[in-house]
Amino acid sequence: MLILQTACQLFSQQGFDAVGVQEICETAGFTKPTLYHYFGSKQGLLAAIVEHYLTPFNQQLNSALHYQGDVQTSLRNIFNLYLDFADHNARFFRLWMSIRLSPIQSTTYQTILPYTQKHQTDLLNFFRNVSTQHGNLLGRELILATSFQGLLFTYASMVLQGEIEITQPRIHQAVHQFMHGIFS
Amino acid sequence: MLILQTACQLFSQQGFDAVGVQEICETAGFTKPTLYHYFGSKQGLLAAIVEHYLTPFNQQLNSALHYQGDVQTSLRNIFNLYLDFADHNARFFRLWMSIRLSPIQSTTYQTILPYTQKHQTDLLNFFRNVSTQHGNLLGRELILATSFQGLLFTYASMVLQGEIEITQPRIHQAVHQFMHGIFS
DNA sequence: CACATTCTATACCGATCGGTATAATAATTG
DNA sequence: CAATTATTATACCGATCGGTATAGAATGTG
Repeated sequence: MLILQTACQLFSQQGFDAVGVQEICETAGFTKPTLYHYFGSKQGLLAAIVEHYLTPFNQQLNSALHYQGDVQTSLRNIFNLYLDFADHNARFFRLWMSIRLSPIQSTTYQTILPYTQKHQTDLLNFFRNVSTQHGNLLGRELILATSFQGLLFTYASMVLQGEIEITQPRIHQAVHQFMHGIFS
Repeated sequence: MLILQTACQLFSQQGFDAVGVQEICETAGFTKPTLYHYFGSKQGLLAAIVEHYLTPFNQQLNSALHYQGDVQTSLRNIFNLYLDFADHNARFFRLWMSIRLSPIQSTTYQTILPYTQKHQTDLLNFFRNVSTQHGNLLGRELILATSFQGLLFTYASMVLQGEIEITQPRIHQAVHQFMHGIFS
């Protein structure tokens, strides 16, 4: 939908609060009642954007996180999925990154909270599964999930800024480095 | 100064745009002309906050980044400095994190830009110095600086959420893991 | 005391914010 | 064709936004 793309672009460029509803409508060639007919509120518009991009992504991630004995392969799959998603949905990913560490009380943060929570939970469960077969990881599941997620966003941010290319050797190296920290 | 702390707290809780100048003044017990007498604008207030916290921190960081042959010691010093700073200035650090990945065009991002740029530059120069003595790092200085910075913020975020404690073994482990990725 | 300067409060400004009442139009349905 | 429903535009709403003109109070200085 055109209006979703337009709003996503403006939000990612200027920030959610800095973009007026008026500006979105003018840019997309609509008027305000149209927007409010479909989305109900400015928050609803953001929610629709997030839902549109993050629901399919979370599903893909969910299947990639299915642990089947080979940690390294799973982590590489997640890495690929993440960087490809950031690369192909650059505008939305920038918006996501800008909201992800917003104040907890802010309305934007509350909007994306359910999605990021599922995200974090899935990753945590993955490392819990891994730790059942690698006992030396016990008790470190949370820190592993969090730091791996941080690594993903760091690399995705570099991809978005054109500082690195997505290559398998690079992903292999990043995962290998992380793995060493796990099992040592 | 009371007004700086008050504004810092409100900004970190609700976000810069969501807090009105009125609200800051009422909370701190001042009126608007007082605020505008000292800081000139809402932006100026944010700039004063950032300057107040980040200037001394950047100086500390600068001395910790002085490379003297032992990479691991330097990285551990930086790690300690970072986590202590986040721990002792939790409110400001939350504000900083929320702005750090904001849209480039947003005024808040532009305000902190000079500080974070110096930050990134110092870290990059450090790894450049290191690479003169460890040739296998050549060409990877940027990715090392960025991913190490990401690691710092990830751990600082966990400290702020009370998920981990700042202990020397933990810092040692984090640095050691990163180091392995460097030299392998 | 007189005077100059710094600081602070009352009251107000235009602009813009998110959101809506009303009604005309377009599209569906009988 | 008639009638109902879904969609869109004009014009407007109260509230709040960041910022300020004016003047009174406080403070320091000769």
